[in-house]
Formats: sequence, structure tokens, C-alpha cells
Amino acid sequence: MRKKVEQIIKKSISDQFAIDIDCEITHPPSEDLGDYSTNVAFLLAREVHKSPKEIAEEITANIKDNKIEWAKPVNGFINIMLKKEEWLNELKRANNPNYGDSDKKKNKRILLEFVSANPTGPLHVASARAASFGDSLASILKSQGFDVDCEYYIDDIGKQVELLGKSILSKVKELQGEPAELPCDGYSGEYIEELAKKAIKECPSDYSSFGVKEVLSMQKNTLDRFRVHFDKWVSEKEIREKGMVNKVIEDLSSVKPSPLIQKDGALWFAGEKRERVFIRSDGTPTYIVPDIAYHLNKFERGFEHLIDLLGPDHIDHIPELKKSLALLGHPEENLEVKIIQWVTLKRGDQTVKMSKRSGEFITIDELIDEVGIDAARFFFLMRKASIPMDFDLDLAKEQSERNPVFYVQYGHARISSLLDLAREKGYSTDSQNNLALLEKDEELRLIKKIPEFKEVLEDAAKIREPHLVAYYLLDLSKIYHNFYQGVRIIGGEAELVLPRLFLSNVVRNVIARGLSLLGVSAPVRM
RNA sequence: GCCCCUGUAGCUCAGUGGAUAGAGCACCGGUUUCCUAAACCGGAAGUCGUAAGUUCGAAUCUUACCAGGGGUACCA
Repeated sequence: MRKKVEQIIKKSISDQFAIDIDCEITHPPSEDLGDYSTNVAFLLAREVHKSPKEIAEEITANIKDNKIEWAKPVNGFINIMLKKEEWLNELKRANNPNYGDSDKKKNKRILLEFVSANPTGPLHVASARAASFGDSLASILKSQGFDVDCEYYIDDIGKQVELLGKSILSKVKELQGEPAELPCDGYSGEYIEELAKKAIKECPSDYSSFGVKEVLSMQKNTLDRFRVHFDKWVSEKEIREKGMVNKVIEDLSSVKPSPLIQKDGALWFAGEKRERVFIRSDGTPTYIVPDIAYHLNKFERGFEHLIDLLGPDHIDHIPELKKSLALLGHPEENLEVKIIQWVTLKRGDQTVKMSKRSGEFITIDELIDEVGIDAARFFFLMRKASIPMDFDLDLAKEQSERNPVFYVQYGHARISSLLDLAREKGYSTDSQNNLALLEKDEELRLIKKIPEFKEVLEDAAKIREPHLVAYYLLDLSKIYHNFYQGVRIIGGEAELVLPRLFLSNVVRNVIARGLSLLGVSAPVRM
């Protein structure tokens, strides 16, 4: 519907002023100002040397389109009310489980990388946020016609991995009654003991790769359970073994002028603001070099646009990563980095202390056990990525009206049960009869809210923020509950039973689709 | 010191250059012989951290400052 209004406005402007302009179509602040609103008159003012007020008046006076009920200028804004018939036609189109999906294919292959946690321990809550976010963003982008692959990068080589091996070995010795010392900054926690017990049975030749293999399979199970899907898991070790790291250094050296500098026995990269070590004096590359290699590999595999969801601890590397890729022929705008801020767990007012070293941290599995998958995912997705969030465990598991996830799910369950009852009584739930009789405020508000789902999905895909969907669903549910409370459906006015059931059915589809894009279940009964 | 994030109602947060800044919770009052009350309706609640700047227009962009959090390894 927004697109239709945009076309109408654009056409009207090109007819009157012979100008092609990008116009923004929004919803006016109050319903009685109309369905849609645009600011084009302000934007045109400079071009055509007239006041916005005059322009708005001219446009509204000459606008001609049979979809429009009226168009009015208000202080330079142009407000538009569409004909009810248009809304009803859209409502009919919305009776479709994939309503909201874009039918236009975007010819761009996107690679979305997220979580990519070290394979040295169970995934914890920060990864849960990234996992929820990435998985949902991928679904939203796909719904809008993007070709998206999700990838997980495994840091299966390096000091942390060695440390994992040593930590397991030390635990093995301890369990066998031999003198053992936990390496300093080594890993501890229950999982190390379990891995050690398993190692005793299997006698691996290499404790590090044994540990990585086991931890990775734990992480995969957790992510499966959390309904998070990856198309591919990429091993850093393999990237190194294929010589891709050396290739990066070679290629960067042949850039003129070369950004690489030999200093203090190490090889440094000269960034814009600072220098950073790429090859240590012992000859091993730092984290960032294989990361550059990995990103190049993504481009080589045919992905045109890369999105990385990173934790705030990786911010420091972004400039060098982008700069290196740019020097090697991939413009900075082809890599989009989104920071997913940390999560602080709370129980009411109390902060839950987390420390990886001591092994005291809440894992995704513990989180799922405590609050459930739906509440966990919905809570993470109610916040935009850039804000450090507090996650209140008490509220998330509270089964009450204070908990937003239940509010939306309850809406779905309520409608499902209503539709079941209607079918039992022999009513059709997708009959298009008498839709034009819907005219109460509660009904019209609902009819006009449904097409907004499309707009919300477009916007969420554009700014890469699933929280817009969560907020929309809360809004839609509220409007539905208000409608439900305000009118009697089965047993109400006879000629309105079918249209109200139809409307309810469409709302149910939209809620179910929205929840599925967030990875949250839509229960039929609660 | 430098870098990043945040600052909007009592609390948690929407608002990604537009109109009188919104919602949930909490608080106060009301609604059920009736399809799910996990619901609905009404009320009260604001120096958008501060100050300048850009703009026809700023919570939104720029700069400086204040406050809170995080980072600042030849770890990842």
C-alpha cells in the first residue's frame, strides 16, 4: 500500500513539475489526518522556488487517482486517505501464509556470519543474543528476496585452542590421581571434567583437536536446540592449511605502496590511525590475518555483500579488516559490520555475575532451561543490536501479562481457538463475503494495520533490525485484542460473522508469520 | 590518554531529518450470566544528559562537554 501511494505521488509530481524525486511515505501522527503522509513539498520547495505550503496545495488539488478517497495539504504535508475498497482488496491478498514476503528477487548474494565463538567452551548468553539476531535477520532478509547464507567461523587453531587441550589434559591427570597443574588462565568448569572423562575412554593423540571436536559438537547441539541454523561451518585451521594466510601477506606486499612494515622483528600493517602486528616475531600470524583470508574467501565464493555480526570486543579490528580488503580490491561498503552489544543478566534488580575464567557463566542451554526458547529469543529480538541490554530472567520466565512474548502468543492462541470453534459450528473462516460491512473503528484499524506488516519487513531488512517486527507484532496483537473485546464475533450480528472470522484469520496468519521470522513458536492453545 | 556503546515518563525501551515525542510495566479507577480476563477501557506521568552549530524543520546530523558501561595484547 505504501508503494502504491508512492507511485501516485511520484506520478503527480512528474506530471506537474517534471521532476523525479525520491519521496518518503509515512503514517501521519493521528488517524484522522489520513492513512499516509508525505513530506515531498518540503523537498521540492528548493527545486521549484515555491513555499512547501503552496506546493502541497497544488499537488493535492491536481492529484487524480481512483484509489484515493481524499488528499489534503496540512502545513506543507500532504495527507492521503485511501478508499476503503483498496484496503479490502489488500486484506484479501493478505489471506496467505506468506503475506509480507517480497515477490521481487534481489540479485545479490549475501553472506551473514555470526556467533563464531571460540570452540573452547559452551556458548553463553552473549552468543545467544547474536544467534537469535542473526537467525532472525537471515529469515527477514530471505523474506524480502535476498539470497542469504549463514556461516559460522570456527577459530580452531591458536593459543586458546592449545589452552583447551592443556586444560583437558591437566584434568585427565587429576582424575587419574597424577600430579596436575591447571595451566594459568586455563579453562575450568564442569564441561572440562566431562571432556576429560571422555578423553580417558578415547585416549586421543591430540587433546586440543579432541577438545575442539567435542566442544563444537556441543555448540552445534545447543544451536539446533535454540532453532538457529547455519549453512556452513568454516574452519580457520583449513584456511591456514590451504595457504590462504600467506597469500594475503603476499598480496598485501605487492600493493603499491605496501601497507606492510618490518619492525621489531614483526610485520606490521599501517592503518590510518595506528599500526597493528600482522605477523608476530615468532612467525605466526595474528588473528586478523586469517580473518582477512576468510573474508576474501567469502568474496571468492561469489558472495557480493558480507554482513558480520560481531561482539563489541572485535570493534578494534574492523578498520584494518576493511582497509585490507579494500586494498585487495573489495570496496569497504561490501563488508557491513554490525555490533551486537553485550547482555547483562538480571534477576529482578540483581546482576548475575559472569566470569568465563572461573567457569561461572550462564550458558544458552541453562538459559533455555530456565526461561524457554520463545521467551529468550523474543527478549533478545525486542532490542536493537547497538544497545547493551539487560535480560531479566525473572520477567522472561514469568507467565503473566507483564511478559510481552506471551501477549503476542496469546493473541495467536485466542484467534486459533476462536477459528476452531467457528469451524465446529460450520462457519467458513476464509469467506470473502460481506467484507465491506466491516466499518467499526476497531475493525478498520485492524484492516489498515495488516498491510503495515509488509512495510515493517521492508524496513527491518533495510536497516537490518528484527526488533521492528517484534514491536509490530505487539502493536497488532493489541489492536486485535481491542477488536475482540469490542465486538462479538460468533453470535454477533449474523451478516458480520463471516467477515469478522476472515479478518481474524488474516491476523492469525500475520502473527504466525511474524513469530516464525523471529524464530518464536505460535501456539494454538495456551 | 585513545576508541566504542548508551543517556527519552518512576522502571524497561520504541522513535534511523518532519506535524501536538510514543508504548509496555509500575501506580490509580472501571469492565466478565457472553467466542480464552495471559484480555479490554479510562486516568496521571517529559528540561529527549548539557551547550553551541547545520537545516524551512533536530530526540534524530556535527562539534564540545557531563554521566554510566565496555574495550584498549606480538589473545581471539
